[in-house]
Amino acid sequence: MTSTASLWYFESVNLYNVLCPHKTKELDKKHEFRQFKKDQFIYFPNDEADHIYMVAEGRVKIGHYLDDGKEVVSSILTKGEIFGELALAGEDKRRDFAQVMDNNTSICPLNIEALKALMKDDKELSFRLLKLVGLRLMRLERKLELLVFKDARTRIVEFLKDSASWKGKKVGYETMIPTKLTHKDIAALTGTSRQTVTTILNELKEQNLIYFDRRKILIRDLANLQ
Amino acid sequence: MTSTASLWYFESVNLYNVLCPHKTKELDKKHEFRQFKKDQFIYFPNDEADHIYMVAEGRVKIGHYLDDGKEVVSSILTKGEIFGELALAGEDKRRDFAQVMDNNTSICPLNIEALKALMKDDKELSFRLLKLVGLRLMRLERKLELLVFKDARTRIVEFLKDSASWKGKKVGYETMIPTKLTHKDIAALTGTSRQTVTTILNELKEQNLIYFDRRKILIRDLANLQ
DNA sequence: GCGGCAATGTCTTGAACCTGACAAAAAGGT
DNA sequence: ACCTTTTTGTCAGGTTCAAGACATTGCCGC
Repeated sequence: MTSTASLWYFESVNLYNVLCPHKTKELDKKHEFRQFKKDQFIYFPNDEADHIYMVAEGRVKIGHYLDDGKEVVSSILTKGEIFGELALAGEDKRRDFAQVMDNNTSICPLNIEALKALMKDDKELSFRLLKLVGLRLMRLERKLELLVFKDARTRIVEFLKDSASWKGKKVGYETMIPTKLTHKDIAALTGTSRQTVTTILNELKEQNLIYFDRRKILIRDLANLQ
Repeated sequence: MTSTASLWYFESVNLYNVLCPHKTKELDKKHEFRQFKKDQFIYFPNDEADHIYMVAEGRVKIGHYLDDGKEVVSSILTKGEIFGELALAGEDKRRDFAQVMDNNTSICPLNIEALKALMKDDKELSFRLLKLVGLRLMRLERKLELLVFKDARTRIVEFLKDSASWKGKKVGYETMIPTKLTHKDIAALTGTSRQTVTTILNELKEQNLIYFDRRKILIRDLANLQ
């Protein structure tokens, strides 16, 4: 039972790590942060895909709607994470939406053309961007496997483990995950129903494997959670 | 009920379209085709990821094994299609396997380092490779959505439609898909069980929407299949 | 043409989990 | 502090499909 510890619910590539340090200064001039309020959309499906974005503050939900109106959430991004990077890879119109989840969310947009211009000067940048998209692809493959071939409990447990190693703070054996995600959010991320998330989380609490309230999830022993 | 006609079960990017036409000649010197027999592996998980490959003849199955030994098939590739391109995007060890499905399968390997060297000279090549990986990402997103949010019948029908538009030959209203895929193969590709595939295909045959035998699948009216 | 093996067809059973319904609790605004 | 809305908890009912078992059919090598 070897499980590779890779993350997929949360994204982890910082835009500044992708862009050359010495180029960053140059780009900083263009860094105009846009402010959003809760529930505002950054882009809709079919919008022109001409920017990639980094979250400077707050949370952003990426997803799209099925034919029947049901919302599918691909990921929920927080500070330092980037999105919309498919615009780099030839996507002309958005296929998904990006919606702000908190008030006072601050987003840094970066023009694709500007980035492409940088790529011409900077060969290394091309590799980094290729890696960025490749990393996203690998994560998606893991997500696919979990969502399709594992049962609801495993999906939720894996979600907790991913959250823990990515957002958690370790205190002794315990890992504290501060989160404002509702059970509905977790359901959307794990491809389960709201009720199932509630039930399974309470089962885990019952077994004393985790504790949670509306602000945090506490994992008793990350290594033994499964 | 608008369904975007994008393909995901089968891959569609020809390596020669990615590589500059004038570079192709240069690369041709290095084009040494490797021959494989049925069931041989091209690479295993944890192998060094130092090549990308193109199928020149025959079929190749890409997949991996779950902890419980179950085989997951990501895709089945035929002539002209490429695989292993995650090596370009920073994958150092293979996470999946590539297995040959037919005798007399011919594969053209291309060294990653050679390709990276080409990228330095050729800025456009970087964009093309970025697009290549981006396209794969978009397809995978569609696949994820279908597998997670649609029922077995829809998944199988979508599979048929994809196969038809990608591999099918149109004859009047009818579309003929020559295929050697077994119901087990289709089950693995659609994330269903072998029995379910058999049953649903027979239901579709019953409703006169398709006909099939062990060599082909015939779709009566592609536009009306759903 | 024959034997063996893989693929297909068809049932039955049961588990997983979605859905809808409703109550209780918490959060948030004014 | 009060009212409204959101979130959480719990249950019953029903659907979907995977899995196992077994018969039948078709393919392939000899």
